[in-house]
Amino acid sequence: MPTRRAGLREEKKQATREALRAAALRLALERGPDNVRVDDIAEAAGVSTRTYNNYFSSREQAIVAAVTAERESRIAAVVAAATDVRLTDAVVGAIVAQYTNPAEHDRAALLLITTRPTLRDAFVDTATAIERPLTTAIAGRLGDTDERTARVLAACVAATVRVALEQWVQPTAGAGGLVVAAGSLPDLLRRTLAPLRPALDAAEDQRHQRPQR
Amino acid sequence: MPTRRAGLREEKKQATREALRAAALRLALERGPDNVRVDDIAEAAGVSTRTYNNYFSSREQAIVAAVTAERESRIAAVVAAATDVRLTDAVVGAIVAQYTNPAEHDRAALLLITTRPTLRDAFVDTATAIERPLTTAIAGRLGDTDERTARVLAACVAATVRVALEQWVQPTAGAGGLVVAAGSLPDLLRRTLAPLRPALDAAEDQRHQRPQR
DNA sequence: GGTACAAAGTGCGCGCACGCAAGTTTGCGT
DNA sequence: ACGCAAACTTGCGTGCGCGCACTTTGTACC
Repeated sequence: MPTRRAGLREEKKQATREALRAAALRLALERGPDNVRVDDIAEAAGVSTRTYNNYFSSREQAIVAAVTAERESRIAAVVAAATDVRLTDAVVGAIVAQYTNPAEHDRAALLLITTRPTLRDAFVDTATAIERPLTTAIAGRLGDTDERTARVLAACVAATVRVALEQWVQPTAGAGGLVVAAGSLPDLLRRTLAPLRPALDAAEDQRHQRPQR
Repeated sequence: MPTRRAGLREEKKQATREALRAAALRLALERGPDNVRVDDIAEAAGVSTRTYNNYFSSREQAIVAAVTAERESRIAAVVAAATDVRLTDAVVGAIVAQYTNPAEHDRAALLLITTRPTLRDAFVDTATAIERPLTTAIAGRLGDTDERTARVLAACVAATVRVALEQWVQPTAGAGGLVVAAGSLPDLLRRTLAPLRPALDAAEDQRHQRPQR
């Protein structure tokens, strides 16, 4: 039978993952991201190159992960827990909260990421990671009657967050119109997520119309 | 001044692109996708390997492109043209129409794609390609007053289509519940897009409330 | 016609992602 | 305490994506 709960195993895994994250970011900051070979990261973390690739499927991913951390699962947890407010507000609130950096780990890291195009892309792509955990969280609130709806809404939220992040990291010397000053990320997230609210509300209301399947 | 309209140039470009698509698919069908090297595709299309990589950034992309073709831009065109129906219906209709394969180019190709995991992923990812053209189409209908809303909606539509395609290509021996028989893709698309309708409707209605900025 | 410039094609070289088949560690059953 | 199976790591080999510098091809302007 496959081992279900393994303590030390999982612990070690997270340790090396963390070590890799940290090493990647540190080296990238020290020498600039173009002067960091994958071998260096692996070596700094004390594992083989091959093992490194078992954890991250690209160099950028490792660097960005140091800043992203476990943001996704925390968002999902908050959404699942905040049953006292509407689904819409729970989702928006959770996302805004998690992307509001109280004492941003490393402003230098953010600067680095937003500068280099490939890192920007990797950073923006992290938004898609919230899709899976968010699906289960939303499904729980909707009562699992319609798994598909939950998946769709989660995917849309993830896509929207991605749009917001894209806009946030842009230098954007816009063409004709006045370029909106970047402003704070929380505000941007709220405004970007706004068009999605009707869909979330509708899904939640429908759930009440037919509580049991 | 940079040349704006170039005839022969663009023509040749599309020709080689098409040649690469065709070669990729043909070879993949003949020998199985694992026995096709990028060099083979390039050679069959009569260009260098490097040029091949100027058109497609992965082997899978080239193979899948043969079936996907220019689906995205056609969707956008239909959405922009169908001003006599509501935005929601225009979008859903256009997508369903373009994904309804009247005489599917190659059933063998589809079989191949849905079989191999890496090809499945590449196929599913093509859905994201509709985002950009769809953004401009929706923005045109909403009156460009809110570019951001258009981007968000387009991103959500793309994400939702991706979810639908994911579900469609799954063998899905589900765990507990009864496994939904795959059914026809058009139906699946309609049902998957359904939860998104409120958001599209709301955006369109708001446009009427404040025609000018 | 010729000329000057941008855009597409090409060869080279370098890391990098990942499949595979070992070797090593962890944890469970008895 | 012992052994075994699953999980994790590692080295090797291969193909691939792409930056760079250079050549070729199409286009515009004279």
